[in-house]
Amino acid sequence: MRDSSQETPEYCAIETAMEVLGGRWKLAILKQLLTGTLRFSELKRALPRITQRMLTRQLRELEADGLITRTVYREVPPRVEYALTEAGRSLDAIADQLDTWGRWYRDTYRAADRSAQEQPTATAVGTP
Amino acid sequence: MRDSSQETPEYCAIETAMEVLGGRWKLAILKQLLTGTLRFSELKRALPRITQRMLTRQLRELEADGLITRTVYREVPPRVEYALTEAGRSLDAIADQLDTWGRWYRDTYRAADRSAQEQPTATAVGTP
DNA sequence: CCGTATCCTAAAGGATACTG
DNA sequence: CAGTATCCTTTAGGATACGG
Repeated sequence: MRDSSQETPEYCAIETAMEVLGGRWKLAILKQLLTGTLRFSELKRALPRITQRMLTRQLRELEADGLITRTVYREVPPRVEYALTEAGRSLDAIADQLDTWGRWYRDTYRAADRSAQEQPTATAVGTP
Repeated sequence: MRDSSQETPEYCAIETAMEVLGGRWKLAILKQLLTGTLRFSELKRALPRITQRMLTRQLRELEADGLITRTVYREVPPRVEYALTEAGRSLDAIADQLDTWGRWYRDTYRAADRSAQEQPTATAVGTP
């Protein structure tokens, strides 16, 4: 028999993580909520480029995945507040590091475009 | 994805990061390469569910984004080796934490399905 | 061995208008 | 305020076949 060190069930859990966190906005939304509870309009303002429809959808998915809670206050005008669950908060460090890395990457490879990369010119910026 | 047209200044750099790292396979590939240089067929074997076409494409994008290098040895049969650049290696910690988180998430919310979540039932598992 | 070339489906994402 | 409802375009992702 073979040594079981190569048994696939031990899949790269990153795939799982990306299934939940993938998409353009999920982590950006979570990052906003790390600062505390926010209502829909506040999130919308914090992420100006997201459309209302996408914000709604991503919030619902995050809720379904157990990363955020949604609380509706039946007032006039209506108020809906979003907050992180424990699972959502557990992404704190990761979101922070991704943010840092993204900033570093953007500064280093300023042409985030898929066509302007002949020479690194200088990796002398130092990696995070 | 991959817009970068509207460079709003103090933006959530996570969006940038996700433009580069998003997609189902990018981080999984990077994680494999963290163990060292690998050739195409080795990567394919390490990620059985990826198709040849997708592997090729993702590798090319990672290369274009400056995260990996591609070295062709013109032999018979051909040999192509992939390795991380400094920028790619700088994702070490993040990839590791995402993997850990993904495993934890999968164990906790075993129904990774988007329909079996009424109540957290118990957040008593403890977060990473 | 390491890819391209086609062709295709499904999902992500978006613009705009309307509503309780 | 916080959404739905439509309709539409763009990517992601994949099956399969062929090529240097």
